[in-house]
Amino acid sequence: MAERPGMLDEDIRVTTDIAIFTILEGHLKVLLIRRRDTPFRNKLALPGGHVRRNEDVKSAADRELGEETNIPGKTLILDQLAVKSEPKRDPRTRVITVPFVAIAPDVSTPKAGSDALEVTWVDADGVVDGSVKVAFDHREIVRDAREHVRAKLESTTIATGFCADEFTIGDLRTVYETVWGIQLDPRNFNRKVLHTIGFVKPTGKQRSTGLGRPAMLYRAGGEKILRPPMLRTEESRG
Amino acid sequence: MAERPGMLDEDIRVTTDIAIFTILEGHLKVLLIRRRDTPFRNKLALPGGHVRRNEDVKSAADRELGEETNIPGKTLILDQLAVKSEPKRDPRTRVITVPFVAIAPDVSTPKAGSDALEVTWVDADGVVDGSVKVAFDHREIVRDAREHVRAKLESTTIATGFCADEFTIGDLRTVYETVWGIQLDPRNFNRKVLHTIGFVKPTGKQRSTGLGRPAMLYRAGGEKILRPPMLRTEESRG
DNA sequence: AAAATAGTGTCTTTAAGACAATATAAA
DNA sequence: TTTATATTGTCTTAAAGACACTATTTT
Repeated sequence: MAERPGMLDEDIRVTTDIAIFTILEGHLKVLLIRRRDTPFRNKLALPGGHVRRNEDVKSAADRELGEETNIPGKTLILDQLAVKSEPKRDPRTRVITVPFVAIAPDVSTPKAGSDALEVTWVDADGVVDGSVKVAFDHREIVRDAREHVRAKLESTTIATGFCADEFTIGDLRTVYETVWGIQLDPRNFNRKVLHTIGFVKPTGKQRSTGLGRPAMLYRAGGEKILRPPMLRTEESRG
Repeated sequence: MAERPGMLDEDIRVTTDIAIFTILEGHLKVLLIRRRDTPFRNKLALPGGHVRRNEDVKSAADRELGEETNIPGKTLILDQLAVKSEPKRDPRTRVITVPFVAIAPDVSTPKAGSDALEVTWVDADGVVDGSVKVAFDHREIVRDAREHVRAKLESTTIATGFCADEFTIGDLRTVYETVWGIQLDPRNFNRKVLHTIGFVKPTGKQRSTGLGRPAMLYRAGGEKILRPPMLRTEESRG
């Protein structure tokens, strides 16, 4: 049943939504915007928008990232998740969305772009457990995206993507602890990171927090795959 | 630029394609159909078709599976892959496709359905290396799907999905060897499978091949996740 | 007995788990 | 010297890698 004249039965609107995570104040945060347009006007939602006829979905995600959020620094789009396609997920017309996951280092706060009234970092757990209401089925997308990031920490070195250009092993451990929601043994964690070639490389420099022994600073080490993987314990699994 | 009157700029056709794998004659095979419709009429392609306005993409994939292939027995749709969305991937109009991966036990040959002239199992490596030509960007989809299955053998127990209802440890090892393209040590493989609770469960029965000691028969053991994972060696990685 | 296939056992090596002690800075 | 944080070390345990031998069937 076409809803507009000339529209074929199979024609569908395609959007892309981006779940951008960072670590702020010891919590995993996801970037949400306050929608300027209907439906769900003034409601919180993931940044995103329509895929145009002359661009692929990845290009659309990149474009929306800039238009709506003015994300500062290096934001790393990781992967595409399973599309959301339930026929009534948009109350007005048939829309399928292609979700992406991205991670950003803990830097400054992004500014609202042209299509958004406001841009904020929101506690990801709050979105998943429902205490923060979001538009459409974006709660499910955030849940899928969070689980995707959790799983990727096991088998890849993307945890460095949450860190600034230079970071300590303690910073990196905090990423794992925050995303997985568990505590890790600092001794075993150091051994794992430093014995995995390509995970990090030393800078020679060190960083003083004012008190205590200064920590050595490292950079991301080029290797993308973590082998053998760093496995979560049973309690930290979804 | 709308191509039909009343069509909005953002309206896009959405299809789904299914890469169904099985193991036949010692090779990883993918199910292809010979297309009845244009474009690429009479060419080999993955089974698939348009997503209708009242169904989600998974339902569309299930429906197409029946319409085009009459797949016998239990075919297990595993996962959705990253969509293909390059604007010119379909020569006529804008089409985004949502690919799925499925595995089927080595059983009988499927029959062609209403939308296909022919249905055949084709060597997956031949499709990926280009010696078998396929329509659209289906070569890339088969490549992605094959890598997805290879990776899933590491961390899940889906290898049993390639086997008949009852199978031997040797059958299961052949699945790993065929999909990964390497040889595995039978002793270490047996130890891994039998020491992983929930991977397989014994039936008590045994199967005689006519010559040699009969092999014990097992069934899939309920557990879906393989922990710790069975990791590929470096040579068998994509 | 010979041939063919299935299944089991041991030693080594790697890496994670579970622990406490030492090092380096500022106050 | 006290306090705070970073870093290193050892013993144990789990599991994979690399091997050869025994078991059960048919011919």
